[in-house]
Amino acid sequence: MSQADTKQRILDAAEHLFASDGYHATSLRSITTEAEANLAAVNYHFGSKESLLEAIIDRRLRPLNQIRHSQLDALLQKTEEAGTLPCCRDVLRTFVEPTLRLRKQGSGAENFVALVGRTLAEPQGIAMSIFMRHMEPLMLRLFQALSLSLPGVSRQVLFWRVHFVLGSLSHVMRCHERHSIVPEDVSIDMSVEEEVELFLDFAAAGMEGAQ
Amino acid sequence: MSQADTKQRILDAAEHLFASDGYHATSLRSITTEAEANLAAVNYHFGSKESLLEAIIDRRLRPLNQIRHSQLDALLQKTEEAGTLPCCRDVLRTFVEPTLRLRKQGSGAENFVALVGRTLAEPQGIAMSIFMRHMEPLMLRLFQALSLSLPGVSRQVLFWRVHFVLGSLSHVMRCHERHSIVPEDVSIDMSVEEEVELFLDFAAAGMEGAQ
DNA sequence: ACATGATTTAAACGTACGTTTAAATCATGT
DNA sequence: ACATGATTTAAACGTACGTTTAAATCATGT
Repeated sequence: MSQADTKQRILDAAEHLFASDGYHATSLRSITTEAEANLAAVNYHFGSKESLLEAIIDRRLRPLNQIRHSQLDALLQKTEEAGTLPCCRDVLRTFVEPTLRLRKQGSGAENFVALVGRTLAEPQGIAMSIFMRHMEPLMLRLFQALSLSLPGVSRQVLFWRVHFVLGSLSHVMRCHERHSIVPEDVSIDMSVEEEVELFLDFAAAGMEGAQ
Repeated sequence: MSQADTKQRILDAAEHLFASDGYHATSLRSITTEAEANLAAVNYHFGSKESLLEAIIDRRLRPLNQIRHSQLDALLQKTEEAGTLPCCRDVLRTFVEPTLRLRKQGSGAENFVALVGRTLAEPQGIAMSIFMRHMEPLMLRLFQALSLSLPGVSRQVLFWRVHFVLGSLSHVMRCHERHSIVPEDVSIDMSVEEEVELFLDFAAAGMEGAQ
């Protein structure tokens, strides 16, 4: 082996193991074994286990959030030109669709999506703070856009409903196939579009709330 | 010290630390220090760290699920006598309300609720399998009751929406006050009833879906 | 072909962990 | 008061961890 792509192999292996076992339960030895690299390679290339996690999150979350930002830009520009308000479902789609689409791009991306879903659920640790640094500006824009699209919903209620939706989404992200109780007549396989619209049927109705 | 309530003090301390730091990131030494007990006490009273986690989950989840079962019993009996179908919101309430009420019973219960919320998000580990043993029968009943209350929704769609709701709930359970981004004009303090109805406005609308 | 810096390797570092041991101490019933 | 079992204590066990070291090997430009 001994090629210069050791860094990538370590990123892939760590992404996989962090996603399926969690950050703390994954050892550098298991990572370097899976990556077919020497134990010292992690500290040589990344400095520490913590910085490795940061590099993993950076690698995929940066481009993912760029897509989300630009889709939100496009939606807001379109509605502004038309002189209308964006609809809640469309705003949510700019956030949800890129995430669920990423998952279909390969098993590495699939692992990352599960890892992020898990990170959202973890206690205030290193992963959460790295993640929040990326998400905070986008979250504020999402909140503002949703506020625009639902003028009848108070900021207080909107805030909570956004959190409910994020909870649903993170749950979907981390549970892509390991449901312990799946009725035999329920199929798991769906296209990205089906998955997105199935989620948006639920989330948009929930955001709009009880009549 | 050296009283017979060492077992309870260890349960309380472990509940607290597992909830805020996670199972793997919490050491027996930190638990016994907080519980003002000797390090060996955990293995003496519980056998292992894993069995300690099991005891923590058992202590609170068993009575909680008994309440949920009996509330669902009461609802189904009432609607059957009236010859009507249970409404989705009421079915969800039997599941959600006891959980959110438990949280207001004290800081120990609050820790437990956060711990369960986190457990739902963890990878297939020891915590998840302990948890599922308790939850599986209740989940099946919940699914059946929701299916009754929403005859217009296919089993396939219903299955996913139940998961979306559980994702929201687990998110609420673990995020009771540590939101990193809370707008200054949004208040966090609510009564149990307000919290429950706020959640049900969202969840019931989402379950019923887009019109 | 050779020098130079980047990378890999094997071994060891100190530390923290869950668990076990055996003696000391306590609580309890008579 | 004493015996007996339950509980606590301090110390040590072996193991796994993240990190560091120094030598070996590789890739690159001239």
